[in-house]
This record gives sequence, structure tokens and C-alpha cells, in this order.
Amino acid sequence: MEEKKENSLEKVLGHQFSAFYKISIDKFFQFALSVDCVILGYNEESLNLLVIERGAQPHIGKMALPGDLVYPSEDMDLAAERVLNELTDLEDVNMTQFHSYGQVDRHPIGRVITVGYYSLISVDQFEPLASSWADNVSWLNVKKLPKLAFDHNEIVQEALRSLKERVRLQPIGFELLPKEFTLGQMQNLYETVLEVKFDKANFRKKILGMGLLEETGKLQSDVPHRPGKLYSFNKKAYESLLQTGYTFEL
Amino acid sequence: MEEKKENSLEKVLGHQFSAFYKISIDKFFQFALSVDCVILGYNEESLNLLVIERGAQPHIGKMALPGDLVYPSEDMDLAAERVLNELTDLEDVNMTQFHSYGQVDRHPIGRVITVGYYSLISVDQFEPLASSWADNVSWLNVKKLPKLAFDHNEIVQEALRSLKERVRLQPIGFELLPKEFTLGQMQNLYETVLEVKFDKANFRKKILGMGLLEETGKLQSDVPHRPGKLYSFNKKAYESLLQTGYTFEL
DNA sequence: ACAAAAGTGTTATCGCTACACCCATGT
DNA sequence: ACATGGGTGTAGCGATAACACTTTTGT
Repeated sequence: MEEKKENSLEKVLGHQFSAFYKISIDKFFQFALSVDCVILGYNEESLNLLVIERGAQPHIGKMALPGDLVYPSEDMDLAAERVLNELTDLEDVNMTQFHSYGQVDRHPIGRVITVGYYSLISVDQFEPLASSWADNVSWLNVKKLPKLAFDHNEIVQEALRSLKERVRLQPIGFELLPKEFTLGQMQNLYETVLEVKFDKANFRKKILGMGLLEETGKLQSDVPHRPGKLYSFNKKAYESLLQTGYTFEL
Repeated sequence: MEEKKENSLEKVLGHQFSAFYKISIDKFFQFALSVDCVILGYNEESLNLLVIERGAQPHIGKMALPGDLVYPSEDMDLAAERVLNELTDLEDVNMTQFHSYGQVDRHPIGRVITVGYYSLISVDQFEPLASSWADNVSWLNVKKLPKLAFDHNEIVQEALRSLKERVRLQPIGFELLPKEFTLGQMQNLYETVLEVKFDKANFRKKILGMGLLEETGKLQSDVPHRPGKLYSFNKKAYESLLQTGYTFEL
């Protein structure tokens, strides 16, 4: 069986090492695969990261990204969605793969490759679910993260970098905002994510000039200042702009 | 042993599945990891992909990306460099990870996750090496690729998309050009990679305005038109620009 | 009255586009 | 002479930055 597998390796892969070094094919099938999810939520003030508290060694008690091992018969994109679904009951959240981490010693139990995904959700849509492996779920301001388990700090930083790049080209801000929002909220979101300041007047002109927002006719209420108009994202307009070759830019 | 390993899984990972479903930890360590390298070279006319011809099943005779399985004790970034070194004798080539592919049925021999890397090299620096698993190495114009082995077409397309994004923010064009080059060559490169056309005068003003190029004082020779000035990339100037927070933009 | 954020208009400047034009070389 | 790409100047347009100002709410 061992021998047969090795032969088929040679036939199938045609790689040199098998024929020359007579290393068993099984030696190469020793990896485990996991997904780690950088779930970001925005709450009017700050960008926040969803973390769980680890209840086991190693790194017991530390905060960690929600993640799990991938089953050998499971697609990794689906595994990432599964992790999110076990935590939140959100459906159809877009999980974006951004980087993979394969350092030899990153996990004590063996060689575990992890694939990083991020997703953006509105905090007001978030409804945590009971999950036996995630007793303590919390949001942490990404600007004030403690030391997380494993190499999760590094993973988060890379996700944020990747997010910033993407924000400039796609109107993903909408995924982080409630269905109806004011331009002030939107500006605040962009300023938070990109870590810059915009001039109010100019920001409004630019955003409204894109024609991607619809007035809902409603106004904010219960705010200690002049209430702002509530807008919603016009997805149809965005898609037709994409057709005609358009790039969203800030 | 089996039992012991399972216990340690519970302690170490603290994940639910082990405790509840009593699935052996070994079930999760069945993955193999490979790297596939999208090596791009530019030759004055077109952007080209380095491919090898497969000498074994499956996909025998088809062109494929150079790639290999990663050893269980090998870092995957280093594995990617190893693949390139076995092919070319180039040193210090920057390999950039861009995406990972983990579809369950993507490889007939088992669950093989592959991590895609790309690198950019000047064709004039390229010196192919003898490699028993890569008998036939060739450059193919990326605009005229045949059907490649496995999911390699998809991988190449993603690499090119990723490259385009990066080109706009970093002056990676220099990695693809000879040490000394004319502005015309540079413009041609950018037009090829980004698949756009630039106005000559404006391109020059923009590029020269960045202060990243140095005149070498030399001129082109043996060209059937007015010889162009040869420039070289001023890496120091680029690095000090990075320090002061600058973004290269086209 | 005041704070605080919504919302608008103006101006000056910068960058980019488009286009026209000249230059040097090989055939 | 001509084709080919190198190399430069400029006029006009449009986007953007900077800033001042008015409006509407809650306290």
C-alpha cells in the first residue's frame, strides 16, 4: 500500500524527490489546514475586531481570532463561512481570503497552515450565537488590541492593510454601515478605516457625485444637533457603473 | 498513542469537534501543501510566463507552473524560493504570496493545498538551469496561454490581477526591466502590464517628476531611430520617499 | 444662548489630458 | 526622403483643497 502510493505519486506528480530520495508520499500529507477569521465591525466610533477567549492551552485565557481546522473533505472558503455562522447567524457575508500563514513552528501540535479571511459586518446586525467553543465573544477596538494568541496580531495587521487597499477601489464601506446612514457616519467610517481626515464639504461632493447613494427621505432623530439625511446604498447603480468600467476612488 | 494525541488536541486546540465527535486528530493532518510559482518576465514586447512541460500523469505533456510539495519542516516562503532556484540560479528574487487554493478535488492524489507566489524578473537576467523535473522550460506570452495543467490558468489570472493592483502603488516595474532602460521601454512595460495606453509626454513628466530615476549619461545604440537616454532606478531615493510617507501612483 | 454636527458656496491652485511640434537615427 | 520612436511646450479643463458661512437640533 505504501509502495503503491509512492508509485502513484511518481506517476501523478512527476516530481523528482519521490523517485530520487524514496521518501514516502505520506511524509508530505502531514499538514493540517485551518482558517482564521478577521471579522471587523464598525460602531460609529471605532473599527472593532471580533475575538473569542481561549478556554484551553496553549494561550489559555488569551483573546484569539475565531478559527477552526478544516475538514479534509471541506472547501476552505466554506470552512471560513462555517466559523462565522457558528458565531453569529449572519448569512451571505462575504469572506475574503487575504493571506496564508505557514511558519513551521506556528502551532505546537504540528504543522498547521492557516488561511486568513476577513469580513466586514455592521455591528448593529451582529447577533452572537451560543457556541461551545466560543464562550466569550467580544469586540475589541483594533487600535487597542492586546497580545493575541498565536500569530494572530500579525494576521490582523495584514487584514487591515489589505482592507485599506481595497477600500480605495470598492465601496465596501457600505458593508460596515447600517442600511440607512448619514454622510457624517460614512465619512467617519472612512476616516477610521483609512486613518486620515477629510474635509466635510469635499467628502460630500465626492461621494454624492458618484451617484451611488439614494436619499431615503428620512432624517436622523434623537441627536443633539441638526439631524442628517439618511441615505442608502444603491447597489444597482454600483453594478451598472462596474459594467461601464468604473473605479471607485477616494 | 492515538488516544494521547486526541487528548492533547483537546487541551491544545480547545476546539469542540474533538471532544464531541471523537474524531481523531489524525483525521485533520491529511493535507499536503504545495507552492506554485507564477514567474513573469518582460521582453520589450510582451509579458511572459515561465512554464514547464509536465512529463508525468496527470496532464502529461501540458504546460504547468513550476511548483512543488512543501516539506513538513520547510517554510512555505522558502519552498517557493527553492522552486525558483532549482530553475534559474537567480538569487534574492522577491517572491510575493498572492492567494491560496484549496478546492477539495483540485488534485487527484489527495487533498493538496497550494499557495500561489509570483515574482518578476528581467528576461535578460534569466538563465535556466538543468532540473530533472523540469526538462522543458519555456516562456509563454500571458496573452496567449494554452490550457495549463490543474487550475493553473486560474492561478495565473489571479496573479496578474494582483500584479496590476500592486503596480499602481509600488514601482515594481524596475524588477522587470534591465538595469538601464529608456523611458520608452518603461512606458511600454506599464502599458503591457496594465493593458492601457499612456500619453508619452505625460508619462515622462510623471515618472521623472517622482525623482526615482537617475540618468546614466549613456544613450541607446543600434536603434533605427533617435537613441533614448538610459536611466537607472534610484533605490535610495525610493526608500527615503517611503520613509516620508509617499505612494507611487500612475 | 450655546455646542455640535449638518449642509452649502466660493476661490485658487494643482494636476492631468490632449495635442502639436521638433529631434536624431537607420534604411 | 522617410519611418520610427525620443523628447518638449502649452493651453484648457476638471478635480480638489481650504475655508467661510448658514442651518437645525438638544440642552
